[in-house]
Amino acid sequence: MTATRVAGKGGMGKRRKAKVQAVAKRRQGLASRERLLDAAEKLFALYGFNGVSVRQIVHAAKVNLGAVPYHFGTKEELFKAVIYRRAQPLREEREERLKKLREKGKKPGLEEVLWALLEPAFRASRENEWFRRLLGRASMDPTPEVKKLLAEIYNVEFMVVPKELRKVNAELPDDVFYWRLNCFYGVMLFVLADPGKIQTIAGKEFDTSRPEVALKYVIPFLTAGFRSPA
Amino acid sequence: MTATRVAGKGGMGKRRKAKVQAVAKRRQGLASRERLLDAAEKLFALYGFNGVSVRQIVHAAKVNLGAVPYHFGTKEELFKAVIYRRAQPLREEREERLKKLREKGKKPGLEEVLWALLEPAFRASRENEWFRRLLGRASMDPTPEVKKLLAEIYNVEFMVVPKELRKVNAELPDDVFYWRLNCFYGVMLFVLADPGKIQTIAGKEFDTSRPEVALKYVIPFLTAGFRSPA
DNA sequence: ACACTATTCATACAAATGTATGATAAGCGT
DNA sequence: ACGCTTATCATACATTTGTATGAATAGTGT
Repeated sequence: MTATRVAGKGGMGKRRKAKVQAVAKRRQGLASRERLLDAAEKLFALYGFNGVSVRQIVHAAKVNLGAVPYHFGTKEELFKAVIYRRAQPLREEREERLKKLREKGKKPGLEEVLWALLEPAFRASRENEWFRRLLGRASMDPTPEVKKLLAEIYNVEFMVVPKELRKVNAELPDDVFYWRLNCFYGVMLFVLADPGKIQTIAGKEFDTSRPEVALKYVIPFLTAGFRSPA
Repeated sequence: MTATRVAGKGGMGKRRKAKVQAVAKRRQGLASRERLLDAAEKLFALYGFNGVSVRQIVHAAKVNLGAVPYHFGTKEELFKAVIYRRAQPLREEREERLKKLREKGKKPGLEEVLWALLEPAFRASRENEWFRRLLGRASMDPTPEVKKLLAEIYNVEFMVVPKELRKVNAELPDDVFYWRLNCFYGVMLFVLADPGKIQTIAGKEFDTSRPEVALKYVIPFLTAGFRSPA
């Protein structure tokens, strides 16, 4: 295969794995690809997977329409690429924090674990605020494709979350724990999905720029929830 | 105007208001309209506003394509109709519960208020389980049309929620209260949107058929969250 | 400078979309 | 039984959708 563009139907993903990654940096090319990812990230976050057309994305990215089939094959693959670009670094950071926590000697408490789990996601992507919103949104997207993809991602990247939380809630019976975990996800995703929502709800200004602020309020709420008598 | 079908562009909504409502019952007609609402309710709940086409809806409803322009004018109006059909009875039930609570004499507590606010929504629509999922989903839908509509609905139908919760959290400073209210919404909508999610999260079977069960777990979590030291 | 690959572009296309419409049928009051 | 409104139907239409492709350009190793 000369393998210039995405082959047939599902042949994507192999091509360029080695090549492009190796070469990516010394080229000034691939600007389209990167710009596409950025634009798609933002638009998907704002309007959802089905709420944006490929044409809107290429327009925002100032890139040709053909760039999408070329670089990603399908809209769905583009979406995946958007998520995966950030998901891995996110997991790494989360795990590093957990490691640090364990190294501190005594067994970490619920509050510390919550902090370690949430902070990276809340601060996700220094470069770009849109990813955290996308993550929240996508997690509640009812579309089957999106659900499937997200399940995939959660299995790979987020398995540590329930595992670590279980450790610091060892005394809870299974059913109680999982219901509280469910509540935890609800809070996390809601705040991730729309950091500005609180302003709408409250009808006044809030500092939503710094993620630590949100965590300052959210973590005590969650801690108390987990700690409440069964 | 002979006013048989939706006029021009935005003339809908007036026609039939008096007429149809008065006649609706003694006719066996309007079956299409009702079936459309049911099918749309379910499909919107499952796949979101942008995730379903009008054709999918009319097919599920076993109704002609033209019935949508005829009865509702646009897809968006259909969506509104789906929501409004249930939203009002929902509010009424919520308010009745609150009234009963106040009549009991002593000032109602946080837990009782939570119960009164949540139970109607969790049990929303005896006839049809889909509405509660739709309500949850729609509340997180990023699409501007849906957001606008939901804001509208919340202002009319849900204003009582923050008001009542504020009463039983009078001691909290504004910022703390609103952040906790935010968390509350997150939990509520998440559980409403996908009652079966907990099974995915836990990886095992849960009883998700009876809303009281969910509330048994969720309300203590929320109560503790609101009650946690600021 | 040359061969070659990687990328970008303008354009095409079939499928799906929301909406509109004229013809037809059904239901009601009289 | 008739007239009139309400409802249903088959069908049409202009857009928008995702994806594909061949030609043109830019970049790289030699």
